[in-house]
Amino acid sequence: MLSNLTYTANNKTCLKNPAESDLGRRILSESIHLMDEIGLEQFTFRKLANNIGSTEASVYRYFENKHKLLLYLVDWYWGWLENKIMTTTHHLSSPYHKLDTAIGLLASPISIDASIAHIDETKLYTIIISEGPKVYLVKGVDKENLDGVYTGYKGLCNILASFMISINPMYKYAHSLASTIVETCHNQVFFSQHLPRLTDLEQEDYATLKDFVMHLTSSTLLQNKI
Amino acid sequence: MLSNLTYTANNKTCLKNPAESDLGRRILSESIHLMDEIGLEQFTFRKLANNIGSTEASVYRYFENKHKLLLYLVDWYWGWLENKIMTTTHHLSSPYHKLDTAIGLLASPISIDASIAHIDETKLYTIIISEGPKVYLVKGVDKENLDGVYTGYKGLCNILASFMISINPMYKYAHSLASTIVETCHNQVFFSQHLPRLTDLEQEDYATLKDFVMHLTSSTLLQNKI
Amino acid sequence: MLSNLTYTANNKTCLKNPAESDLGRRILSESIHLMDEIGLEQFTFRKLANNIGSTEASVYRYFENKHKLLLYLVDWYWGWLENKIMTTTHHLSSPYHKLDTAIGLLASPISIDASIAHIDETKLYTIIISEGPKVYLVKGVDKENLDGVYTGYKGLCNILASFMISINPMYKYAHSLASTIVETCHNQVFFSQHLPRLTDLEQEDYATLKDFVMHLTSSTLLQNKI
Amino acid sequence: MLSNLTYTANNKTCLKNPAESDLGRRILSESIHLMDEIGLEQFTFRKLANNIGSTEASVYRYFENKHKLLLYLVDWYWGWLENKIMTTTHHLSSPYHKLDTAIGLLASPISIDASIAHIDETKLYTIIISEGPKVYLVKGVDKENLDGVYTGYKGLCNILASFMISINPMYKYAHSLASTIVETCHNQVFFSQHLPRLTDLEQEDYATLKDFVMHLTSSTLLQNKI
DNA sequence: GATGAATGAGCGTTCATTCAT
DNA sequence: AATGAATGAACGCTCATTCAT
Repeated sequence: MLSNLTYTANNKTCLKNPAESDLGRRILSESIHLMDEIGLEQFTFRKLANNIGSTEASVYRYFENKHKLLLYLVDWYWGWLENKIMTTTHHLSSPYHKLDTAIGLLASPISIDASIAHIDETKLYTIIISEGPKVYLVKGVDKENLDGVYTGYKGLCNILASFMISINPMYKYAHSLASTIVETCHNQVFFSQHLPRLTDLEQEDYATLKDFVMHLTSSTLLQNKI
Repeated sequence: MLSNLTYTANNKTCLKNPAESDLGRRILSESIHLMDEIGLEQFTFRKLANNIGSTEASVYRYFENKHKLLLYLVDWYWGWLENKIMTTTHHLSSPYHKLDTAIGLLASPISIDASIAHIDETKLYTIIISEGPKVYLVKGVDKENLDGVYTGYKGLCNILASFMISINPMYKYAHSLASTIVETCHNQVFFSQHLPRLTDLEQEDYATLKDFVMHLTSSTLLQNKI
Repeated sequence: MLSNLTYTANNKTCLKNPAESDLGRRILSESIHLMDEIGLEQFTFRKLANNIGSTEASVYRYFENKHKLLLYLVDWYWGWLENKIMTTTHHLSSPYHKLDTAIGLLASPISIDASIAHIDETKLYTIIISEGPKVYLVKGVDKENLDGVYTGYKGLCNILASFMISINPMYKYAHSLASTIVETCHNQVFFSQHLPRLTDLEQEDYATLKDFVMHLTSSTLLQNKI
Repeated sequence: MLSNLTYTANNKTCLKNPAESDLGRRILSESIHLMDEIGLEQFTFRKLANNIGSTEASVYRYFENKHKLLLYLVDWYWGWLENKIMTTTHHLSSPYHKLDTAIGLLASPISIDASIAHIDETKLYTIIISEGPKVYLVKGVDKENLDGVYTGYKGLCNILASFMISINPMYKYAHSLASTIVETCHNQVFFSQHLPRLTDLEQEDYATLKDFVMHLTSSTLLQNKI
């Protein structure tokens, strides 16, 4: 599905589009595999290069550093999600159903129809959950924000917020609620897998996760209406 | 206020209680200063030791590594917060008021009465917000969880959840909601400071932040009652 | 002034004459600019190629490495100087005046009549002074000497020595004195700019520099005569 | 001769005095050997560390980088030479004889009485000649000058200049002449070894070198007197 | 208990260079 | 002839850690 690749075209996270060359695609594919396996902290360009039978120097032609590579992956997710939400909700008339659909997408692994040969969707979802917040919880966040690397996240939140405002035009915190549900979906998946005492959800029970988040969202929006 | 130090006594995050020696207190004090200044990624025991006029070897007598040191600081926060919530809500009869009070504490910098000479509360709150999630978003989370290093967080959530259940005994997701509001409070502060398009809140407007989170929480709990 | 280019035609310092192509001239021009700006140590073909919007591979078609490129520039200077001395002193009958003229040329920036579009004479003189000795103060000096890359310097010294011998046929160290005054001119300019305690000369006071060197030279030659 | 070590005590070229520890002395000793063998450009801390059976990290405790290490060696030479000149000329009444003695020291390898176990004087003299100018022919010269790393050279020139002024108080360029003869001594040795066409001196004929330089110096000083 | 010295390991980066187009 | 992609090799440096005092 080549169209997916356009999500990240011309972005600031890479020096050279990895989707456009064989080596680039191997870098993406193995990055996802390796980062999922050992985590961002232990992930290095050396290990990555070794695993794909290439060299660090070659990886550096695509990405400035591992932080930018993670940003590329997370940005790909934001782009995919926004696109998916748009196409999936396009035909729906009710903003409530649109929001419901969007939360359903947020609260479950990247669906299989996003299939691209070099991207393992399940592992990417794990990375989004475990490493995602690290793309902005860094000292360079303000500088990177100016470079526009978080526009994907903002776009995603804007869409969610627009649905919320359609449901309740009086609600004042639509953007905060939008970012909250994005983070909450990911966080609760993590907690259910690793720190179950911080959640009531069972591992991989995405239906219940959606129920929790959807209830939270609709209660907040509707309560306010009154 | 020496009693505060008991929050972290005998925990698994340090090899030797830093609160009990002069060097230990200098380590804590400078850690907070330095981590706030340069961020966890750039923070090293070498820089820390240099700044306090000591050596890496000496720091290693207190903490195994920088991750454990961060855990100590975050755990101190969890302990302080739990303690603060308990003492502040003790005299309140209404669980709604208790929850309201707790969220007020979560959604603002560590109050000045927590004052301990070697801890800069404002900087510590910044660290909790910017580096906090990194204590569990690591590959070793399951192993560390077995060591009981996250009991502070769990205790905090349990208290919040108990308030929620008092308000609405039928609500099924009290723990998830509890961890959600903890994370949301911190996240929204970060967004208001660095990524304003992801929030509707103004920087340092803790009253509105509390309003947002409290509304979210109460809507969710009460809606469900019906 | 194309005739100038013949100084370096067919020499051993380049693989392909850079003066004969547009890219080659851009390489020369930017080399001078960049080497003057960042110094030989920090100068790389990558930076050079980036600055002229070309690639390292292209630069390699002209020069084997940065040392050879420096040698080309220095050799150009030696050639230009020899040529300049010859044409300027041609009509003079007194060897003393010839030497005086030659030292005047050595002890001042490359004159403007050497003007070639792609060569910034002021910057090149700075390079000669700051980086010049590095062309021979290397382990490969003996090997490179066999390749004849220093013939320009030798030719220059021979001319100076011939003037000296005309002045005083009994003087035994004409070649040593010749190379000494070449090095001294450059060295004293450097010291006047960067280490003033090692000289009595003021920065950019080329007249006094010439006075110092000319006095040194004539004293040495004439004293010996007696 | 431990007193020699005081030449470099408390200087800015090293992080930790290498003369005071066994490892430090091995670093000095092997640095001289290796730099003489392969030249400054090929010299790396890795090769040095390998040769002494230690690690780069250990070398970095003594010297910031190879440039600083070279500076240490050159500075040691300047200090030794100044000291040697002072003690050797102390009893002489004639400034002419003092200058003659000083030039004799400049124009020959470091004498054996400077013997320190970890310093090979012959190789160090070769390094001074071949690599010496590189300590100041760098972009950072002005910054380093402010740090006082060239005071040794200035002190040496001051002494030579003071002798010159005693000989001829009217001579205006004593400092320039002093730095010229220092550089010339070294340069002519290099030329005699590697580029004989630039000199009239035979390799290792230090007596003739001294004759050339002494004649140059005295002619210049005395001519001016008249 | 705290320190100073030393080290093993490996990271991030860059360089010079080659090859295919 | 000039370029773009890729690579092998090594550099400079820092980190976490250990050991002896």
